[in-house]
Amino acid sequence: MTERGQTAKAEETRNRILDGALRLFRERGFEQTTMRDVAAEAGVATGAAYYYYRSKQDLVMAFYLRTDEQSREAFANAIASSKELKKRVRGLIEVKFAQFAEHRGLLTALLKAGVDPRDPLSPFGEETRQVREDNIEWYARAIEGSDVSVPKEFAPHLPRLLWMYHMGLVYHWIIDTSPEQRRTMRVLDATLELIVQLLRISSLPLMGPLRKRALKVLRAFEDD
Amino acid sequence: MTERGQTAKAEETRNRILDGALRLFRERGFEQTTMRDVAAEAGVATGAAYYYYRSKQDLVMAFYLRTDEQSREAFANAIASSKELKKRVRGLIEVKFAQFAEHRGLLTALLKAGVDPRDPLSPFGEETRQVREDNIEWYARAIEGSDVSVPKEFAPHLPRLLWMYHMGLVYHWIIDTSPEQRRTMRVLDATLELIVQLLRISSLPLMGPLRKRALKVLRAFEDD
DNA sequence: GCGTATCGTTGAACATGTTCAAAAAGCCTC
DNA sequence: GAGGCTTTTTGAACATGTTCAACGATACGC
Repeated sequence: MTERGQTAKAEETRNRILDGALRLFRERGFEQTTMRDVAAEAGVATGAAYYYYRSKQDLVMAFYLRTDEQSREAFANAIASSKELKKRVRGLIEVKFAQFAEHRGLLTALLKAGVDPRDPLSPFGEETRQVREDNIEWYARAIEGSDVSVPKEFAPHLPRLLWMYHMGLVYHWIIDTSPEQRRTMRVLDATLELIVQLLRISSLPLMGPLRKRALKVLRAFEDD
Repeated sequence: MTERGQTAKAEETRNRILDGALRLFRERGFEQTTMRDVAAEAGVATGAAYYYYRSKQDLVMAFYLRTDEQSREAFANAIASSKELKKRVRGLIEVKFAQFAEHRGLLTALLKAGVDPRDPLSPFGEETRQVREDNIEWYARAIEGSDVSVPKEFAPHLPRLLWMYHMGLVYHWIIDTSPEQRRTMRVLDATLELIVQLLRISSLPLMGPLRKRALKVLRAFEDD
């Protein structure tokens, strides 16, 4: 688990800082917590926090990465639990929600940094490529052997599309102020039905022209 | 034009601050420009900038609102120029792009604040309701009397949907690093074709179930 | 064990967005 | 034009994310 040549003690300090930070974030909120608080909570000097984390948001990113790592099993279960694509995707997304439930508001901090594509923490940037591709892989697995057959031309795009869809839902969930985020759940159900329905009918011969246009959209996104 | 009981001189100072700020933002970028710079450029003390603008991002918002006001005519022209929905929507979006061309990067500052729904500058918040509804109105006008007929159930939703679509494109345009934002233009063309095609076939009887599911999605977004 | 390079830690200094109490300038009434 | 109210302006103070030079500890080659 130790990444570079750092000692076990350092690794422990790193974790202590993160854990303390998360507690403070949860108790008072991200903005209300100062980096001096974070350092004090971990019993180190202010500068130490910056030795281990590049920025305040980087703490959130570390939290994100940690939970992501811890959820492999839950992801696998979500996929193993059913052959229905709808249920699988729903499962994957619900795992994400469950993980972040305690820190729902915290992710806005990541988003704020993330909308700027120059920011290293952007979900579309180079630095997050690995997590992103890993996550997309889960959607590939969800599709594989599921109850919907995907037109050949779409197959290479669908996992990434579902990942984008999931990102959109997570954003909706974060800003959802309805009680218990019911609205997000409603949207999740309704959109999943629509998506699966679209996939189902997309193979019909009648849908040829539509398929062609949809593919054109997908290709337009590719770099040239 | 003067909004409250302020003098013409104050109004002029307000504009001088904004104009100077925009020049600095354009020349050095948003982050590289300090509020002290902005104030100095306008020949006032630092605090004065905060008398007229709530925050640094508020300057960008003022710029946004200003260009939005100035573009009514261009919007009207875009709609008058054709009966084709595709061309009209394209026209509306191109007006936006043209307005912001000089300050493309600047809008990321607004987005950063905007992803947080608690922020007053959020495009989905209460404070921006007026501009938002005004903008949505333009899409309503674009649909009215155009070459596509919209199923009755969708009619009340479509303007807002197109506005959301336009927001997505603007975001894509902002972060688009391809030369001259060609990729955005490709995506714009391809998605517009798809949208219009979808609208065209949505009236077919065969599409009944799909229409129903799409409507369910729209309703899921509504508050209960 | 000793010297040295790397790792870890410190806390003050810095940069900059923002606030605020106080003063100045306008304006209005008498 | 004196007094008082509102608007505008000021610049220092504040808060806080971040940097940095210096110092201490640790491991490693010899």
